[in-house]
Amino acid sequence: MSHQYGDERIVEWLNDNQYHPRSPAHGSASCLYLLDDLLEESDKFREAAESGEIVYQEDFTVGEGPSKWNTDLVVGPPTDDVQVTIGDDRTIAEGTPEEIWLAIDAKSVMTEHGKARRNRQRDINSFADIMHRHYPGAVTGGLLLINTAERFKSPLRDEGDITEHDRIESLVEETVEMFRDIDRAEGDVSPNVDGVGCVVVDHTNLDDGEETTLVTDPPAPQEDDIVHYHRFLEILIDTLESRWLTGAPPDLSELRELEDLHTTLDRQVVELAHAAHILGDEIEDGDVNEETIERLESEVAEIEVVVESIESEYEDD
DNA sequence: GCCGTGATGCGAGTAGTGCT
DNA sequence: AGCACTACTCGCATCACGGC
Repeated sequence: MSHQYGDERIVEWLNDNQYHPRSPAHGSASCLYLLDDLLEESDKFREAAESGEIVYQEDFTVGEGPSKWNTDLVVGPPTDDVQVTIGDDRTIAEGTPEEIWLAIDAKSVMTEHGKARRNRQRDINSFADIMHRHYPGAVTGGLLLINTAERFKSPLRDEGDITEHDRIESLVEETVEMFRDIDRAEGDVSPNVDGVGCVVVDHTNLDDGEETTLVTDPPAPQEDDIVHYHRFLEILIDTLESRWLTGAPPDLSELRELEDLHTTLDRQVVELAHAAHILGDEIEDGDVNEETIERLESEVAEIEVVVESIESEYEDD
């Protein structure tokens, strides 16, 4: 039995379901399909999931107040021990993550592409920004569903009011380009998004027997395009594996022998930023814990060790 | 100056969901 | 069951521009 990827599965979903802009159903479906793809494609991810080292949660809230953000899917180490049920169709447990290793936001541009795409682009950027402010090391991904059908029936418009998409080819081409041009983190710990995937579909939302199809010819992204679904998947996996799924946390006393100082530095920056963030929250609430200060102090000490190691590694003598 | 076309930003609006 | 609340766009009002 060969694995069916998320881009094909969301098309099947659209064939079986009406698209409704006010419903989170399509976004939730695409995120779970992506999760299945990660479990299929990455051995390290699957092993971490099977051993209960990581869990997933849908519709996860980050932050508080007016700037809070709901993320469609997050993955990270759980707050409590979990049991992965064998024989489940998904070998990762659902639970509350304590830290966020991966965050995905699913968005769609089904009609009125001209303005919708700007709003979605803004959404992706601020999603990555807010996410990184709270969880600096989180690997972030935006999954875009883009419609290329010439006619589209919006459930929000009056009956019989079918939207005609004039010059849809160039609209979709420009839309894909906009998401291709969003600044990427490129493997670094950064406020930018790590990956953006564009799935182009032909979906009229009409009950006319017309089948919804996955578009693979241009203007849909081609295999070597960074916004192509498979490349998007690859970027997420590479970044996740090198940042989080590296086995045991580095032993600082053995640091000189570590091959990848860059990975260690990144990881330590993440730990430090996270400790600083927690302390920041506590200051905000006027309830600062001794332990939080101690944790920040020890993270500062650890990053000093990392920097010293890098220094001794590279100084000429 | 008027009309048509295209771009833009704001907030209204309803399916879904959680809570009582 | 019914109420309150939020999510996620999408429609509309408005603006900018250019041809006639």
